[in-house]
Amino acid sequence: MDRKLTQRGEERRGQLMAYATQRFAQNGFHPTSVAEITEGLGVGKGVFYWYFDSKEELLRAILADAQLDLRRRQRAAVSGAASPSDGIEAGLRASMEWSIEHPDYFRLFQFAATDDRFNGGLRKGEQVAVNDAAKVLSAAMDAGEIPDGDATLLSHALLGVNTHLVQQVHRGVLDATDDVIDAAVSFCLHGLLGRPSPR
Amino acid sequence: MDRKLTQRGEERRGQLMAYATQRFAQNGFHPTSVAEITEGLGVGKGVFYWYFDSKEELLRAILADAQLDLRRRQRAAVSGAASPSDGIEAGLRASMEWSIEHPDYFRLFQFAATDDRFNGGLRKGEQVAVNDAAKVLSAAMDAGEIPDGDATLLSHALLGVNTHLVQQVHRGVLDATDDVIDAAVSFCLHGLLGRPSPR
DNA sequence: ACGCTACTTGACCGCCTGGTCAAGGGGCCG
DNA sequence: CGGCCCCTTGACCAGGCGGTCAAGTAGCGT
Repeated sequence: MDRKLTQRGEERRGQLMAYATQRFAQNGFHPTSVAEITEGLGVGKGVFYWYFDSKEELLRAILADAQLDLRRRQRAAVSGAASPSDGIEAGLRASMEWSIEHPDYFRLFQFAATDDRFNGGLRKGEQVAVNDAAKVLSAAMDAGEIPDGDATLLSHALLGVNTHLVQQVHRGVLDATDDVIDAAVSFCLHGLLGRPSPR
Repeated sequence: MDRKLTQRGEERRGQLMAYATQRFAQNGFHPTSVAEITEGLGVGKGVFYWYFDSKEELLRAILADAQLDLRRRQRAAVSGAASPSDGIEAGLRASMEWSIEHPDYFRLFQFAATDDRFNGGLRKGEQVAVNDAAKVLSAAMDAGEIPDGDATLLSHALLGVNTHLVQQVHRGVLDATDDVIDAAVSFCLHGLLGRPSPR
């Protein structure tokens, strides 16, 4: 859907996305109906289809927005780092903090990863983030800060730690203290370090 | 549903579960209808409701079966290990191998984790596995094989690496070679080792 | 004040869903 | 051969779904 929107229109669109994000995250995408969204906002059903072609497109738009926001934060964190290994730590911290601050988006990412209808767009974004991380890792390897290895694979390992730990925080299994992030960072850095190379 | 089943009945039940596993994994749980399952098997719809109370219960049964199988494999692997740190490695390898061998189950786990209707049972099982792992980690800490730390948190970190890497394998991002498992094991062991304690 | 366009309404549609059930096999045991 | 119980059938149901649309409203530029 490509429509010229006034200020008011943009606001409505934002409302729909915000409310849907909440409902999708709490109830699940499939079980949440379009009627539920419009009724929750107290508007007619037609409003929804004025702004979005379908329920599917709405979720895609939400995911794209969220990914953009996350990537922005990651890049800002990494760009301010002094060395490659500082960049790794900064990126890791930034990702976890963002994910902890945005439980709904995080949940939606998790769901989207299980559904091929959304997986595509998601993976493209994830691939970009992983490539960013892999680049930093490669730089760290070149600088001799960490031993050589498959940078892509290692990036995924970092992402895995990050993701799973955040999930536990959202579930209440772990407390959302800085300790979790510190522990994750420490685990990851030492995992990357491997047998500390003779220096 | 608690019904006395003959041999033939058990077989049908198994067919339903096997076929549904496949469809749910490929198409998603919500988008797959009960009719699709029975038609795919060439049986009347009533058959389904003879063996299961609802679509939801079917998935729960599938998940429970899968979890049981995975846990069995993990425990067998860990019990054959010589030392705690060997146990960690063996458990890690066993989990990853199982997950790579059972893409459909793995996919279903991933989905179930995003839906509160199934999350409960899943988490109970995951909690058990994590507790098992944490116990091994604690033993390794007591034995001085790895530095002290939050065993539960670290178990989740291991699980995160495991899970995410397997996911990439299933997506075709990484090849299903032993290299992936080796790299994961190495990453995890060094992550646990942390600053190699003075010995 | 007019008109244009952005927006909103809610009844309506066809379809499909999960789930039910009366009726009818079919195999096994006595 | 008779009866029993496990299993199977598929038409049927109420309800909800995503999506449409003709009709109206409101605000802005002129």
